[in-house]
Amino acid sequence: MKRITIVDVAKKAGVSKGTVSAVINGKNTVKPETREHILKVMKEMNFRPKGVARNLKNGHQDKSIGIIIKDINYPFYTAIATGVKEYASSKGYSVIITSSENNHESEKKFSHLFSTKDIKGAIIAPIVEGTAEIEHLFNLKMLNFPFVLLEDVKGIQANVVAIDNLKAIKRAVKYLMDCGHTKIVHFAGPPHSSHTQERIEGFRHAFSESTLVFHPDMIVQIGSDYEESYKKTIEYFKKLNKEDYPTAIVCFNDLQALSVMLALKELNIRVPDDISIIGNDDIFYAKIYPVPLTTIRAPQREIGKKAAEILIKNIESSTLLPVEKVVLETELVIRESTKVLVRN
Amino acid sequence: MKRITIVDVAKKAGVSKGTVSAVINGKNTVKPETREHILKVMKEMNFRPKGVARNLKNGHQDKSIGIIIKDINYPFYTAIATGVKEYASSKGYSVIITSSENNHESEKKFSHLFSTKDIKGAIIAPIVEGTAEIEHLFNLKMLNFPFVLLEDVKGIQANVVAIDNLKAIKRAVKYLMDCGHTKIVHFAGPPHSSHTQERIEGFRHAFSESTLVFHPDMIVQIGSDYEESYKKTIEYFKKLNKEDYPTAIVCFNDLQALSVMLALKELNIRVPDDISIIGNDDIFYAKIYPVPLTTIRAPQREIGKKAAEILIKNIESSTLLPVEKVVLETELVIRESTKVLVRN
DNA sequence: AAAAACCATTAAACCGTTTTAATTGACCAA
DNA sequence: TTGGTCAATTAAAACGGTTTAATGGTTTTT
Repeated sequence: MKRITIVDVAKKAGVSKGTVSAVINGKNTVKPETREHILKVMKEMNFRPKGVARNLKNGHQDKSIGIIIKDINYPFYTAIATGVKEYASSKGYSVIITSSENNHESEKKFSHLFSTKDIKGAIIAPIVEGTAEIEHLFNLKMLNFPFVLLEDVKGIQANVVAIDNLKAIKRAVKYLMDCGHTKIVHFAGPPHSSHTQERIEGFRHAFSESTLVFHPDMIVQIGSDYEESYKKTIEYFKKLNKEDYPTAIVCFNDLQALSVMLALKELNIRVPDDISIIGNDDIFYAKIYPVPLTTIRAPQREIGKKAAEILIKNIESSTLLPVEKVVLETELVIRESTKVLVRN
Repeated sequence: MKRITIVDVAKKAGVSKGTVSAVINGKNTVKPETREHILKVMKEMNFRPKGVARNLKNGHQDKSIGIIIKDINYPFYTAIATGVKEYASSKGYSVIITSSENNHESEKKFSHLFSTKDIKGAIIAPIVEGTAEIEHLFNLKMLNFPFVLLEDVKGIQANVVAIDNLKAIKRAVKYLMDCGHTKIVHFAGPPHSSHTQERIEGFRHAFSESTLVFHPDMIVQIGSDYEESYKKTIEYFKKLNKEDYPTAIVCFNDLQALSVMLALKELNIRVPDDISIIGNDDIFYAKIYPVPLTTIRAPQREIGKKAAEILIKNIESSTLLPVEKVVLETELVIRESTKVLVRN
């Protein structure tokens, strides 16, 4: 089961490994017939030259960075990746994308992969909470592997580019209050996500800074999976008397919001006439929706761009740079899923 | 500007490189104080051990495959990637994703990257047309690099997993004909895509197999970019008399269809009451749309899965396997954007 | 016919690490 | 004092290729 090397090929072909190497690299110094012969032997043995070994000697300086996102199917992350890509390309870097699917094992695997394959640095949407785990990810202290995080992990000494989730949701809630809504609820995300917690926090803060009073019932467990949030929304409203319906819902993210709107349609509840909906993220499909979604926009491309910028700066520096933490601003994008409540 | 190596560190720290290596790898054979000292020197010099070299010696057999898609923001491709991922994981492979953005240079860069970094094989949605270019991509004859294509390139001797685009569109058109539509048009994709051509072909075939007659005006240049197709759709209808409106549109893909539906709404044309719309691909968001889209479903996950299966089989085989070409079936998914035309 | 030039091939050095075997020095027991 | 252990370190081999300089055999030039 031993790997076939260039020596094996050389031996079988009755030539030196230098010659084999020459044909692999298309050098024109080798006689056509030996070339053909070697090619034949290579094919017979199904010889695949080992990339890292080739790489080592000639020191191919191909510049590339990696990014680990949580879900390749969520447009929010692919938009960030696009931002990374745009900036990185302009600096001559290729970017390779991996998706952890919220699985810490994958996260570990990929970070190991990166450091092992001469990827020059990485941008990570981290899953784990602990500082130690993250540092462990890149064997940080040992390898000096440059990376930047897309979420602030409490107490970590690392580069971070992120948005202020708490503030974002607070902004959304305040906008609804300004529109005259008083019966506002929050449809919360998946239980174990740090985003879910931050957004619940933001929701509460908004109330504590207003004259309205917060009640735990205002937080509804909905999740962000498409099927799940659809079902749970239906259930939620089925359990309620019409007069107890909220007049506005702050959603965990845009995908959930889309799903909720679909459920409301099924229930014959009109958006925004009966209920205002506000999303979060501003993914591409939020504006394509026939009732364009009011949402809190996270500057996805800019996040990617900024992260790439910091990363590449670190990669190219010959000295260890001080840690940077940047928080980008979110923006309320008012479209058609929310409306001012007229008192009667 | 020379790279800092372990020897430089060793020299500066006054130890042998073996010792430095030991601290990098967290061996417990090194005295705490030397360890600390070496760590300090490493930090000072900002030493980053070269991955490929580490890899070469200890021969880390981390199994990973790559995939090159055309557009990371189009859910069709990320769904394929998900299929790849699912199968690959089950076989212990990690998958890394890259996006060529329809740019041949990127495609070349990534394939080179893969073969150079000991990625074991690749799945590619190819941009280029020529057999030679594709073979060149992996220096095919030389490196025996295993790969599978997601589109059939005419005359190529390579593994392919794809769908029959022509047949798919034909199916769509026939369905509309069966529904009684006679004024059917095709909103074509971006001019230089091979998909665009295949789909136009399919549209014509459907006509040649029916009693209706094809006219070149039935092919409308719309493109697939969201903004562009929105605008062009509006223009198209503005130029037409109401009585000349088609009663059905076969769209290039679902994203275009979504965009078209949005434009129709703007124009106060109802879907499906005034015009039936049929998409292509069945991306995730097609069914979330309030008028769920009738479309030709390409089995995205299955495509990914099958491609991964063939790829891994080739990777793990010690002999060169014969080329496989598999064509997966598409399926008409009837939802609410099309309706039967009642004669009056 | 000898020298020069050329072609194809090979042997050896090299890339930057890890690993193994050998070495050194300190400590302890007899 | 001698020898044996043990802990810490080092020198050298190894990983699997590429590249360079040397080699030997032909052909061409003078």
